[in-house]
Amino acid sequence: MAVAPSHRVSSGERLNTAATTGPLQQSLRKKGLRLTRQRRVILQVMDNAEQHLDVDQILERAQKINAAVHLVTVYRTIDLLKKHGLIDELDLLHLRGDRHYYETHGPRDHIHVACLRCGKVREFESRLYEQLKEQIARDFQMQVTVSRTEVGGICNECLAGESGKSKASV
Amino acid sequence: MAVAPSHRVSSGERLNTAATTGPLQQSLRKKGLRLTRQRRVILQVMDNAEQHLDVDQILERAQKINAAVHLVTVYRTIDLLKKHGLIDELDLLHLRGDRHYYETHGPRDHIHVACLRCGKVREFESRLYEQLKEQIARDFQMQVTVSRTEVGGICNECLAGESGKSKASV
DNA sequence: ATAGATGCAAATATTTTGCCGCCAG
DNA sequence: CTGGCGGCAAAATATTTGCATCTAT
Repeated sequence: MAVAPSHRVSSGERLNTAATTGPLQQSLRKKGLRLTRQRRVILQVMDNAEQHLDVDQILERAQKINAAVHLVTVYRTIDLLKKHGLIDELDLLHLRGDRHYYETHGPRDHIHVACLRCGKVREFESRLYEQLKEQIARDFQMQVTVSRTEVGGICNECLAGESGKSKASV
Repeated sequence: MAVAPSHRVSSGERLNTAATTGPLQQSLRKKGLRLTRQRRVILQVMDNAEQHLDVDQILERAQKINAAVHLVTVYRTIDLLKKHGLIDELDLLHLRGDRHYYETHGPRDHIHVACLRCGKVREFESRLYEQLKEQIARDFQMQVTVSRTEVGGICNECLAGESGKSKASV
């Protein structure tokens, strides 16, 4: 079943203070990493994001909270979070250029399912996926620490829309 | 004298002619696409590749067959093949920069399993993976036309190598 | 003959780095 | 106080595009 990105609460009006709470901030603190003003803002953005964001979107949202956040800092913070396994990086099959997308690493991995026509991206969780990763871990005797699965096709709305079949070029 | 890329077809002196056979060439011909000298060379490289190649590797191998192949043409041909679903594009979790890797699209999808430490990449096929894609197709009522699964961890050799446990960053 | 392909240079897009002043701990 | 962090500009990497020329069909 398709899982909606339900989680990730958007806290009310904390637009200028960058709350000191939030899962990501707590994780950073626990790891003894420095919590600067900019990082707090970026973490807040990530925590509140209802879906994957690209670097420019992160920057844009961060600057709405505090204009003194620089693109380079977004990159560096993203890197930090990636290194510590706190966020996941996606390509979404390069639907729109070669940029990357980021989202907080939740408790369960999910698959991203993208429509190659309209670009809509949905998330999908499955026990099969967990089993698959276990199988890989067993067969290769390796700890699987990151995994990314992206699937593309033409979604049912788009299929309906084109009724009279035409050559569906990518 | 350019040394042929070892493996498979080592047809003696065909270094300048680029054989007219090969699955990819036949596919292009069947689709009515123009088969230029450069395309033939690039298709030959892809057909003979024993593993995924990045754009520079494709160029390098192509130029050994026929020096008159330009990087831009590699990009354009790759694009063409991608559009027609004849090759797959990988990121390999961005182990080394943000470049892309390409391989001919075989009959069965496979998963790429990469060691984040040593960079070795292995392939993995599984019925579970096929089932997973079927599940997605069913649940979302969509035709899945492309899929990419990349998994990372520390391989057993690397784990053995570091015996005295250290903090495995990244 | 002619639509489409290639080469070359230059433009884009995306991400990283060097250096220095600044701030969190 | 001090070492890591952020800002800025510039570099590096990766890919795309405009245009004139060439070529496969």
